[in-house]
Order: sequence, then C-alpha cells, then structure tokens
Amino acid sequence: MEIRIESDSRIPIYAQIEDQVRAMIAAGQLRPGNQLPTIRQLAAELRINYNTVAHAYMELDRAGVITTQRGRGTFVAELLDKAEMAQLRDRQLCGILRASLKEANRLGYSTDEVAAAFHRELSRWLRENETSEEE
Amino acid sequence: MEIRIESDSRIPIYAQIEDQVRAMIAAGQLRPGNQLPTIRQLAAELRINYNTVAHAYMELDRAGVITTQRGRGTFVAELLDKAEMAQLRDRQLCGILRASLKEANRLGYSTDEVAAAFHRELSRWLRENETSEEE
Amino acid sequence: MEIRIESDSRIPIYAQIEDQVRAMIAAGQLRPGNQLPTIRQLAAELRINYNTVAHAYMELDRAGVITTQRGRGTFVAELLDKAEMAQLRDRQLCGILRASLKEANRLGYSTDEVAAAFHRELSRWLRENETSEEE
Amino acid sequence: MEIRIESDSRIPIYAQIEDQVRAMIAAGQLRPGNQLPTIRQLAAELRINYNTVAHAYMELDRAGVITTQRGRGTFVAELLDKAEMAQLRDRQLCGILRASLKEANRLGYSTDEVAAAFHRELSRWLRENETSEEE
DNA sequence: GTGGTCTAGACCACG
DNA sequence: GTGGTCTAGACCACG
Repeated sequence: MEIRIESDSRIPIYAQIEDQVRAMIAAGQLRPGNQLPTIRQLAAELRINYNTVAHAYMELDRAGVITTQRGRGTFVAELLDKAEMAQLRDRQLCGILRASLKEANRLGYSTDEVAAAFHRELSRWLRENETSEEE
Repeated sequence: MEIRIESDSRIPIYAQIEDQVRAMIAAGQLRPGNQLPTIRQLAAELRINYNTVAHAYMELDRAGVITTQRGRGTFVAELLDKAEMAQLRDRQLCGILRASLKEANRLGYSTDEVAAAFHRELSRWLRENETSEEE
Repeated sequence: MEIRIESDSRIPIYAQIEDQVRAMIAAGQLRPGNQLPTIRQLAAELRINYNTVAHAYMELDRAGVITTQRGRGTFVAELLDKAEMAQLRDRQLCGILRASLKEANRLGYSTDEVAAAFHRELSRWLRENETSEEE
Repeated sequence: MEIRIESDSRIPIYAQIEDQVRAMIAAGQLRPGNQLPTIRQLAAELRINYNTVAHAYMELDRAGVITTQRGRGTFVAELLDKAEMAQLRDRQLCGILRASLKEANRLGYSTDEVAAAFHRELSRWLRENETSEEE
C-alpha cells in the first residue's frame, strides 16, 4: 500500500492516512476483504508512530470503511459494492472542489473571476500532470 | 466591515480574518486610506478573543496590506495601486484552487476524473450563484 | 452444537463460547457425558482460531463443567446433578441482569426510571419472543 | 463534575467518561452551554492521563454532544433541547437493558425464566438502592 | 503476532 | 491556559 505523508501539511498525519485509504478503496486499489498492512508495518514503512496509525485505523473502523478482526488484522469492509465505492470516490472529490468554491464565495469573488480562474488553473494542472503521469 | 467566521473550520480564525480583509481590499470594498475597525471593536463584534484579531492585524501589517498608526487606528495601506490589488486578488484565488487540485492529486484521482468533476461542480456553483447574486 | 459468535461484540470470543456451553448444559441441550465437538472441529465450524476454542475449553475444564480425556475428546462433566445445573443457569442469568443494573446505577439513573424502563423493555421483549418461539 | 472510574472494568476509561458525560447531560446535571472541566483538570481530578480524557472529549465532540472552542475550552452542545435530552437519556438506558435481554436470548433462556429473574433482580436492586439513596 | 489501551511527556497553534 | 497532535514505550487480551 502506497501512502504518502506530507509532514508539513496542516492536515494531521492520521487524517492523511484516512483520506488516502478511503481513496484507495474507492479507486478499487484496495478491494473489500483485502487486508491492510498491520499497524506496526505501516508505522514502520511511513516512519511514524504506532499510535498515529492506530488512530487512523480506529476512525476508519468506526466509519465502517474497514473492519478489525481481533488478533488477525484489519480488512477492507465487505459491505461496499462497486456502485457504493464509485459514489464514495465521487463524494470525496466533490467535497474537495466544493470546499474551494465555498471558500472563494466567502472571500467575495465574482462568478466570472472564479470561472476564469478555475479553467486557467485546471489547464495548468492538466499540463503538469500529463508529464508526470507518463513517467 | 462584514466578516464571517466559521468556528468549526480547520482554518484558524486569525487566518480567516486575514483572508477576508485581503479579499475586501482586493475587491475594492475597502479602499486605500479607509480605516479598519479597532481590534477591540472587531473582537466584540465577532465575539472572539482580542488576541486573535490582534494576530490577524499584525500579520496584515507585516505584509504591508494595512498600516497601524499608534493611537489613531489601523488603515488600508496607501501603497497599493490597482494593478497590485488585482494581482493580490488573483493570487489568493489561485491559491485556493491549486490547493484543491493538489489535494485531489494526493488522493490519486486521475486527470480525467478531476477535469470532469471540476466542470460539473463549477456549473452547479454558477447556477446556484446566479440566483443568489440577483438578490 | 450450535454456537453463534458475534464478532463485533466487546465480549471476547472465548468467553462467548464458554457462556453458551454453560447455557446449553444448564438448559439440558447438552447432558452429562455428552461429547463436545473437538477443538479443531469447532474452530473450523466457527471459522475462528484454534487457540480461541482451546482457551474456552480449558476454562470450562478448570471450572469442572467439562472433562477432557486425552486422546478421546471432551465431555460434559458427570458430576452435575439437576439442582446444580439449575443453580448454574440461574447464576448466569442473574449475572447478566445485575451487570445492567449496576451500569444504570453508574450512569446515575434514578430507581424510578430504571424500574419503569425495565418493565417496558421486558414487555417489549416478551412480545417479540412470543412470535419467534412459535416458529 | 463527578465522574467515577472503575479501573477494573472491561469498559475502557475513555468510554466510561463518555457514557457518564452523556448521562449527565441527559439528566440535566450538565446543561447546554455549560463548560466541562478542562482536559487537564479532569485528568488531574481522576488521576488519569491527559490523553485518556482528550480521547473521550474528542469522541463526544465528534458525536456532537459537546463543542470544542479553540483556546477556550469545551462546552455542552447548544443544539439539544429538553425533549432531545430526555430521549438521549432514555435511549441510553434502553440500550443497556436491551443488551442484557439480547444476551439472555443468545444464551437460550426461556421468556419465563428471564421474566422471573428480571423481577427478582429488580426488586433486590430497588431494595439496595432505597437504603443508599437515603444516605 | 495483532490490535487496544494507557501513561508520560513533548511541542504546537490558538486565544 | 486550552485543546490537538505526535512520539516512545509499556502492558494487555486475544488469537
């Protein structure tokens, strides 16, 4: 499982782990029933503390995204079917975008300004990522 | 001056104030030379701590956006010409959008997904705001 | 032997097994001298770890409820007469009820509240179980 | 705030705190807007670790029972009106009782047995608590 | 070996 | 002073 932590981010490490696990499940990279790395494994891999990973897993468990089986490990919850996962993924992405639109709104930008900036930034981003995805 | 604080946001209150003051200046709602409310006034109005407002003003002062004149009050800096303000405004908006694109990237969304979601959410947002801006 | 495990319960699996074996003996579903499934059988049937079943059997053995005969298997203890079994059964049930009363106490509910809730919930439960027991 | 911890209980300390805070709110001992003791205060009072209390508060916050105000402290959520609180209280008590009935069910006790035991244990408990409440 | 809980203590942002 | 996060490390029940 490839998780990347940005240690200078405002978002706490445990929340970064949560987000990425959700995204990987939603993307089908982690499928229902798949075992997640053990807390100790992931902590070692990311060079972070055991408790930080445990915190992330506990919250994912509570949210029903993963299930914990005593003494055996942690697994992606079985409940989610494909449609549900696609929905999950979609909601996460929408959430991010809406948050930025809401923020722009709060700061009093006009619809025209936002629309223009959106298109410009998206184009720039697509250009940047074409390159990096080909690597 | 109408500032709205979201107390459940992850963004610190002082940063919310800074963002909004910058936006109001950039939008021309606050013009060079205009006086800002005193720290005490704004703190009372927003029902937040004196130090929180002081923190926001101090950073805006450091950034040269406002100037503090001892015993007289706080004013929008005279330095900024129109071009500078437009630039300021633009940078802020870009920052918001780029942050959301970076986030989407981090969570492993494909460029196609992001582009599609961007257009969809922007359209939705434009529709919502047509109505509300006519009020 | 029909044992049902609730994997999301706070009660450890081995304790769930113990409880249910005791209950079955007390209820006369398992009689003195009856053979219990082997540890391996039960573990396979319940899809749980061998050691978990072994733990439950070991404790039941220590308590004198079952006897283990090397190479032959595990059997319900002969010692228990009817009165003893009735007592066993009663104690178990009392334990459950007292635990819930103690919990209510801990959380500061008044005797009136508890008494009222007890009667209401018991009535509800009796109604539910009339139906299901006729099946 | 009077919270009692049973350190030999199966229930984790943080969960005991959560339960009791909920109960106190539901009982009206803690009212909407009331400030809870700070994490440090409660930890000192109960002679437990800062983090254990923080864990309990974090979960109560997430559940919307309390709200955390940065740098100021933690308060009972305002949302809850009297009816809601009574409901909360009722649900908690029901939950306890139903869990014990479900447990009895699982262990194969007949409705008659359970009904008899319920009345007997409730009477015993009422007798015990008459005395102790007069103290 | 696996997750769960707790302690002790640190540093931080925020107010 | 207040809560939030993280580390380091321990012990435990469970499997």
